[in-house]
Amino acid sequence: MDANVSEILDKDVYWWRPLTADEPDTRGRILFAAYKEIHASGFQAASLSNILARTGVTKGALYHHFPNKTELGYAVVDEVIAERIYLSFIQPLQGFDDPITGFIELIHDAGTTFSMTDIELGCPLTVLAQEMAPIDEGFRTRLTDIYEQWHQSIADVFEKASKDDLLIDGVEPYTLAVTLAAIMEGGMTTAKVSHNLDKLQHCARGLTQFLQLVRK
Amino acid sequence: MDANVSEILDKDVYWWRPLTADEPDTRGRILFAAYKEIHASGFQAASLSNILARTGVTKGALYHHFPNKTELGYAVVDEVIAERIYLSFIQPLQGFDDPITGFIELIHDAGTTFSMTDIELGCPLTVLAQEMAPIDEGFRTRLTDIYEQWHQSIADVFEKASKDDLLIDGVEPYTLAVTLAAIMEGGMTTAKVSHNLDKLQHCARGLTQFLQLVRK
DNA sequence: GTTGACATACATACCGGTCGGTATTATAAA
DNA sequence: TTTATAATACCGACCGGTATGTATGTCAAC
Repeated sequence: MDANVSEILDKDVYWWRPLTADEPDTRGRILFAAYKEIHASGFQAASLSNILARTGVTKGALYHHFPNKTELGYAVVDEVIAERIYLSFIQPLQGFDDPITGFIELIHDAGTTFSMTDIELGCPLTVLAQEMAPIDEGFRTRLTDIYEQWHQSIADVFEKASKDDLLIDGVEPYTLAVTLAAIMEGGMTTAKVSHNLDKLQHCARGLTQFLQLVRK
Repeated sequence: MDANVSEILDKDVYWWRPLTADEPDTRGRILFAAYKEIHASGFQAASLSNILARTGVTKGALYHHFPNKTELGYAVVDEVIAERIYLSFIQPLQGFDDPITGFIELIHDAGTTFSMTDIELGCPLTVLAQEMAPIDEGFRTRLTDIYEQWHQSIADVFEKASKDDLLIDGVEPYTLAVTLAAIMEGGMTTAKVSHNLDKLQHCARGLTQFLQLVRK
């Protein structure tokens, strides 16, 4: 166990979009290292000692900036994960002229830019949701908010499509949005566990087909 | 943290299908308690002391039946989780006369029998996949096998539907299967984190709509 | 000279795992 | 049928290691 996790963590080509090399200030460095550790090992198994060793920051500095491990975790969700989800999945949705084609392209782009490391670590939102939702309300509510934002912004896109009369009858934008998000999330999980990019591509194809079928 | 997990664990109406009250032999009791603990807390955070306290079994007995914690975890996957997935999601697929209607009914049935506890703990397969896939090959391969069985058995159903000329052109059974499984899995995750059954029902509706659109 | 930003040493609790010992059951020779 | 032996099932105190968290000290800057 724990064999090559550290190798993975030391790579900088990391998830969806490349990360800015290194935050200058101590707090930022802690936050970023904590994000990497949590993404790879989960929150509970994330070791503060590992984070410190990796950053060169001392324990005193960490506890100067964060009152405890849990609050550090919350900060990672609020400041790192939320932003990445926004940049990768919410912001790109804005400004499609044809929403359906735009969404299909977005999925296709995402599918081609994933590295194997991205696949193996999976979506950090899902990682934390699965681990922490049953045991910590602070995590749960934060993650729920991010999911809800994501769903709502996809729904907005198809709401517009519906008004432009691009969708067949009986298609509810919000229902469609939650379903599409579920395909992406489930596809990432399957690809992660099987170490198999094919699984994700099957999902991308299924999703594309679904979208083409709801187009009027 | 860790607030009401034990309350959840002590309930016996538990997941998809009710569990047989209690295994008579010690090994079975350990296995079952370990499954509950792992489902709620994940593998790494699952405490052997908790499992022992809950069962009344001693540490000596545990280490008589299992060489270490990891092997106990493997046994939980092989003997408990695999069987539950089979009984809940694979076996019911067999013997549909109309695969599409059958699948829709299966989803609907599942959606109505979920308890709130089921929702809050989510799919044990996903829990372990997210946590353990990056850090332990033993877990990863076992989970991959179960996923693959699931995908394949769904694919078989639609393969048959395809031969019976029930599907529109261009629908690949395996692609459809992986996509449907992803919707279910993603929907469970979203419902779990948001404590909201509605999310799952949106997915069920989206999935149903998808299936109706691929019907010839 | 007070405050913020660290550094270091230490405290405490819990973790998985070990090990010597015991109670019970199975086997089989006497 | 009794008795010797061996294997299985179980007990629980103990161990080393690691986890988060704390107490105290340093030192530069305003």
